[in-house]
Amino acid sequence: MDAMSADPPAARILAAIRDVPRGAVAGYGQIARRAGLPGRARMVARLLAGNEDRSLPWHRIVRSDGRIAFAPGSAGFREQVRRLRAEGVTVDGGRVRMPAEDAGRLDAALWGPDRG
DNA sequence: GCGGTGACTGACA
DNA sequence: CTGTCAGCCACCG
Repeated sequence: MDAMSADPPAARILAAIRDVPRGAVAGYGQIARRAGLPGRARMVARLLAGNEDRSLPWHRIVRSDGRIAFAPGSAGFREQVRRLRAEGVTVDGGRVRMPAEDAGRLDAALWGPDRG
């Protein structure tokens, strides 16, 4: 067995996460779907939980409703909010504030106007 | 095989 | 708006 090759699913998920541009955010399910793994949102979460890659923009991944996945007040929570704000993302009440127009436009700009 | 747990999601009250 | 519930997938003891 080769030790230099990673699991295709995980690799696709990580790739999808890296594709999220600075100043933007994406949902767990959105990333999973983009990786060709619909319904695997929890798998994305598990990957991020065990991730050690510093270059990975993990802070750009939020829940489907725009809320931070970490518990409010926790270290991870504060860190994520800090990083997002540093990229110009508006975070209010532990939730990412984003105009619906930009949200839809962003999704289309990144991965195509399909889906609806 | 089984029940519990988690950086989840959608539907419903 | 909030809270509850069922469904979901991957991992662990």
